[in-house]
Amino acid sequence: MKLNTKSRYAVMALADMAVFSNDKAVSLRDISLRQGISLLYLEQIFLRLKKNNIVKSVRGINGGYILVKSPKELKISDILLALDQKVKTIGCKKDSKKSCNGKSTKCITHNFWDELDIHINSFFENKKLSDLLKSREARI
Amino acid sequence: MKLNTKSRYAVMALADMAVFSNDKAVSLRDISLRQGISLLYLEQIFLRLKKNNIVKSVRGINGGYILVKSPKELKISDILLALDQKVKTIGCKKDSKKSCNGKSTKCITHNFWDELDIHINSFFENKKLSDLLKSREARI
DNA sequence: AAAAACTTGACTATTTTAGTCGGGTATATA
DNA sequence: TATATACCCGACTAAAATAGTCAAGTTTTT
Ligand code: FES
Ligand code: FES
Repeated sequence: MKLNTKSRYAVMALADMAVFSNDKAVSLRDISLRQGISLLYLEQIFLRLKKNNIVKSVRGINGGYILVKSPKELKISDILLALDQKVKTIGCKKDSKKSCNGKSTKCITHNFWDELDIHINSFFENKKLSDLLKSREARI
Repeated sequence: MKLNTKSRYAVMALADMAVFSNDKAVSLRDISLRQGISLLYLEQIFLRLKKNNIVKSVRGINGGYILVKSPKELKISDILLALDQKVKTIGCKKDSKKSCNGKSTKCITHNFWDELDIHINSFFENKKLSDLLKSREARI
């Protein structure tokens, strides 16, 4: 049970931006070098972050990406949402009339997974990008 | 981000046992019919539950499986552990000297994923099999 | 003896994941 | 205005994980 690398790298890259941008655009090349993430992969990730209005882009020389919100305001859940990384530990389709095993009623465990989803999502809802940086500073 | 079906079915099957066993062994065939899970698949799952001492088996006619602990004492985390379904949202190897991207220091996000793991695991640690049944009863 | 039910390892099709490739377009600066 | 830098975007693929099956047993009760 883990998040996919796209989501993990997205969080990592945005944290990198929060640390190293000095109100300037941060290029993917720099992020790639600092964080050791493939440039081509980052491009794919930032495409989606842009579409979901997490970052905006500046083209051309000295271009790069800029955080739309400040790290203090950017929720981790927003980032995951941008990458379709839904937390859905439940087995059945949420809207479907059918349960996870094809029956018409919800299975014994349904409510339990539902609670788990809420538990995890509230963690992501309550964490801001800036929270990641704090513990970083504490370690230095 | 979801658990694999083995884990989900394991929880479901054990909850089924808790409901339908009357201090008798419950056969996989019955669980299969009630919960709509493939019998062959259940066999594979119960093999591991048995190895990890979650259930014990009774062979022969009228045989089946019996919960080793009472539902009140059986933690969900025990079940997941039996199926190797570790919650490890972190990218790097826990013991390894290297970070998730091959550097020698932990990446910016490491502590964050660590917190998340703790958050999720404590949920599973604190939930007992009997807790699943409660909400079931409430619905009836 | 026969049937019910557990035992076990191997095997496979499908899906998901992680990541690459190729060919763009925009813009700052020399 | 040439050119290098950096974003843009769809398509593609290799590898890994997953879900589930199969075959060939053994044990125990009736
Ligand atoms: S998880 Fe929703 S019906 Fe089983
Ligand atoms: S998650 Fe551990 S070093 Fe990145």
